[in-house]
Amino acid sequence: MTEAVPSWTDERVELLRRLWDDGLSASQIALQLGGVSRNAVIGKVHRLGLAGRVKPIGPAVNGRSQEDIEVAVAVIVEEPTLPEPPAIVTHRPAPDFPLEPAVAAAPQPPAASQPVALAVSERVTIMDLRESMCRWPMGDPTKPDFRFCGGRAITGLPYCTQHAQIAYQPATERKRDRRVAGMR
DNA sequence: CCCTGATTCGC
DNA sequence: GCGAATCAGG
Repeated sequence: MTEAVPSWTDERVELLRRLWDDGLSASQIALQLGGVSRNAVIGKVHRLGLAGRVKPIGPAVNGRSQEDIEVAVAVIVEEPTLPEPPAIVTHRPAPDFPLEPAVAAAPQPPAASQPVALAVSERVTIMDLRESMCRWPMGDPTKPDFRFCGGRAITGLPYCTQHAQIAYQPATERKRDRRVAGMR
C-alpha cells in the first residue's frame, strides 16, 4: 500500500520530542519516524525550539571521559559475538523482518500462567519506551498491540538481562563458522 | 570516511 | 513550515 508520509502530525512530533529528549541522534530518530531525513528531523527540532542536545552524562565520571565509557561498553558488547539483535525495529514495509526467530525461542506471553512472574507485564509502546528500557520487540510491529519489553535495560545496552542473553549469545553455543581467524 | 548537530535558503 | 544542501566539527 502507498505508505504516504504523514509529515509532522501531533503523534510524530510528540515522538520526536521524546526520542530527542532520550538523547537519540537525529538520524536514529529519522529512522524510527520513517519517511524523513535526519535533516528534516534536525530542522524540525530547531523549529520546535528544542535544539541543544541533552548531555548523556557529565563530561567525566570518576576520571573516565564519556568516550572511555563508550569504548568500554563497545568492548563488552563485542565480547559475546552478536548474532543479529532485533535492534530498534524501524518499521519496514513487509518482507525482511523475521525479527521473531529469537523471540520465538524465548518465553512469550501466550503461555498462560507462567511461574516466571517477572519480565511479563512490563511491555510498553514506543511512546512509553525510555532510554533505560529494554527495546526487545514483542509482537507484530505493524499491529497496534506491538510492544517493547520495557524491562530495565542493562546500562549501556538496549536490552534487559533476559533479552540481552538472547541477543548476545556466546560464540561457544553458536560455534558455526568462524569468519574471524585471519580476516580484518 | 564514518558520524554528529547547526545553519541557510529556496520552495 | 519544510527539508536539501551545506557547513563545522569529532
